[in-house]
Amino acid sequence: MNTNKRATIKQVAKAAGVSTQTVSRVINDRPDVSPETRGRIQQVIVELDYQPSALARSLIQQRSYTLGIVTAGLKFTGPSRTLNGITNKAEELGYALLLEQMLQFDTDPIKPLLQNLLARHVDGIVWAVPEVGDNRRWVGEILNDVPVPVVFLTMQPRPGVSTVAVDNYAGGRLATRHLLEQGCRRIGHISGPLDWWEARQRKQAWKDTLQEAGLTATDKDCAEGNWSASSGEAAFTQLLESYPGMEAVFVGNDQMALTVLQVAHRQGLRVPQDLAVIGFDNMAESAYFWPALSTINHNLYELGCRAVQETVEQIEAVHRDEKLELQNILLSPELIVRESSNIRQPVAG
Amino acid sequence: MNTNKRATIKQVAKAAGVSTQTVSRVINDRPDVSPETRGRIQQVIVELDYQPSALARSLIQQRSYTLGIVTAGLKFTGPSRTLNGITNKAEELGYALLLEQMLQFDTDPIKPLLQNLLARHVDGIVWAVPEVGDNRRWVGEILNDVPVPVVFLTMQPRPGVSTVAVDNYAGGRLATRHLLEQGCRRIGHISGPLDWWEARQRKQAWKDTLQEAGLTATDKDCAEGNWSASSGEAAFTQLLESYPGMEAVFVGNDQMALTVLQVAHRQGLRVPQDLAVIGFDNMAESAYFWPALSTINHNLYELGCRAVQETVEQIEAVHRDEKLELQNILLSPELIVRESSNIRQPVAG
DNA sequence: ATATAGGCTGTGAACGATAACGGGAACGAT
DNA sequence: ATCGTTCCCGTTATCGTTCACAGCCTATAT
Repeated sequence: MNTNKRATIKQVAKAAGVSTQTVSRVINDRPDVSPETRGRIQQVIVELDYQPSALARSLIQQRSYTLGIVTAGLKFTGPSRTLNGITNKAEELGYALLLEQMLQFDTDPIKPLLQNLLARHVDGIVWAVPEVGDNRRWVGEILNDVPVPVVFLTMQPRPGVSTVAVDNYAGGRLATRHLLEQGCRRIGHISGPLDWWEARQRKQAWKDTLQEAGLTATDKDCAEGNWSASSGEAAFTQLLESYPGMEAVFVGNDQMALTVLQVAHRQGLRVPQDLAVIGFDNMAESAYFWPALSTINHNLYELGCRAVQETVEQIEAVHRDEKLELQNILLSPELIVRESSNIRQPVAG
Repeated sequence: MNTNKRATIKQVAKAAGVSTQTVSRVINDRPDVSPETRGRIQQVIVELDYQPSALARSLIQQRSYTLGIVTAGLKFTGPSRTLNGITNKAEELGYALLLEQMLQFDTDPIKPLLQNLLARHVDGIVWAVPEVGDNRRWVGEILNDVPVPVVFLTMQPRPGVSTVAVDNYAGGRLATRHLLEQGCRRIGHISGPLDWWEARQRKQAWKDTLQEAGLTATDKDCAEGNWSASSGEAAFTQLLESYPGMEAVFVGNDQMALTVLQVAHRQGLRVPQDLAVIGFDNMAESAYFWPALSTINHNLYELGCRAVQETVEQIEAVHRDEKLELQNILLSPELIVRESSNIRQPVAG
């Protein structure tokens, strides 16, 4: 570590024998500087290893080229896949990221988080926290006071708010219809925690799809987990009792599905012959479960990219004094068939 | 969104009929303000919803209360567990985080990353990128020019540099000794990519432990994967051929171990009776593999916490003009025995 | 010779805050 | 009456940069 401070524009100006304004013109690639002067200044810049201060720039230009990211549940695989997309897209567009994490999904106070970001003059905010309970209550109240664009991830589309989300309902339909096409009729469901919007969407899709097929789907054919592998055990055990003769189960995520596979194996149920299983999320390992897990793939990386892109577009619209067009973007998930649900035909490849 | 800009200290001063200095004294809880004046100003602050600009403060105080975090491989489970610890500890200590991601572990240029962070006046940097290939070459060259403390994660301890890492060598010994204690003698290893420092440490521990027990461990008893579940298949298949009679295998991480379990199952090998398996990392799902996977647990969350703590301590030492004490911190991993390696006695609980 | 334009450079203010200092009023002590 | 304190508040400079404007010099047009 070198405790010498970094060079400033003044030092460069002095060393080159010009005013700071001229140096500023050079580092911003503006005209009105003679070639000789420009060359001399560039040389001094290299010698002093000068780098303009983004802080001072932000202050005078009223623009920081920084986005605030609010995330939650980084220990889960989903949020970090999203964050991965966010960081890459932000770097591509030349924005830096200020990262904050909510410890609780639904009870953490919102104001201090927002004020922290605004105090640092972020140009826009990506709210990458899933909708849980009434943790969107503040949107109506506080959002009007926020002076920069905010884009919400994984939230039920609302008018007047910009959202980007995976179409969980469509994913739930894909999964359920696939099980129907495999010839299953008695199809159970293990949901995520039902105060999560995503969990409700997946469950509703399961219910609707079965009813459209003339089948019933009652709450006794469904159990609730909390997304974790460990919670899958209790949920599945309960479901085995409350839904005798169950031929297939659509599990709310791959972690819980992993546990279902393990418990089924212990109980002597063959997958997929005795019980077809499909998960949701397509986590990296699910192709190597035993048997390989069918699942619904959604592109969380792209989710992050789209969110950043949308935020930056809004920022630039504001700077051009245009009116904002708030969109509700829905990304389509896709079905991935592997062994755990493949009763009829062999998997290609 | 409200396009009105945020209130400034000047507006507060004007509305309260005082100078900006007096307002500054109030928001910084300093004495030398009469109770009446203080009250009046506080009221105005609430009315205007005033919040001091952290940007302007950083500029004048030459201190931003912001850390730069450089991460890599967010799509893997390890880095995000670490990041989780980093965000929580930073929030606790009152620091904001500027996040950057390296796309490649070993080839991305370092300078622009650093300059980006320094241009934004971070007070310190946490380099949360694993040591791969010669991606630490720059430490000797560039580090001397960096004007703020840098703490490196997951790096081979070096004098003159601050590091925090998990003791992978100790973990590898724990795993190998455990297999020996289970009565296994012919113990193979599937390593991570050997340009990773962590992979080399784990492999070396396996080798040393076997040799101390009077056994041999040659390169033919070992195969190399790339950490991913899919890479485990080729590595394990190769190892089955090159190491006939193998009784146990220590796999470099849980993802690859998952694949080993699957392939063993397909080949009719019973785990642990025919082949004992132990992984490394203790990912959240490994307790629900079939059979439940023995593994080495390390606390990446704490790794992140310690790194932030160390960085902040160094920052404060610099501000007190003290000399820096650079430490090399090693965290001890622990053995977790589950079914996949448990030949002799039943698991407790 | 004068006006006009264009190329190049510098000056002062501003962004939003704090540091350092100065100074008036009120008070008791000498 | 003078001095020194203490309390309270304001003025000026500063952090590192850019913006708006002014000014000088040279070259070309009238």
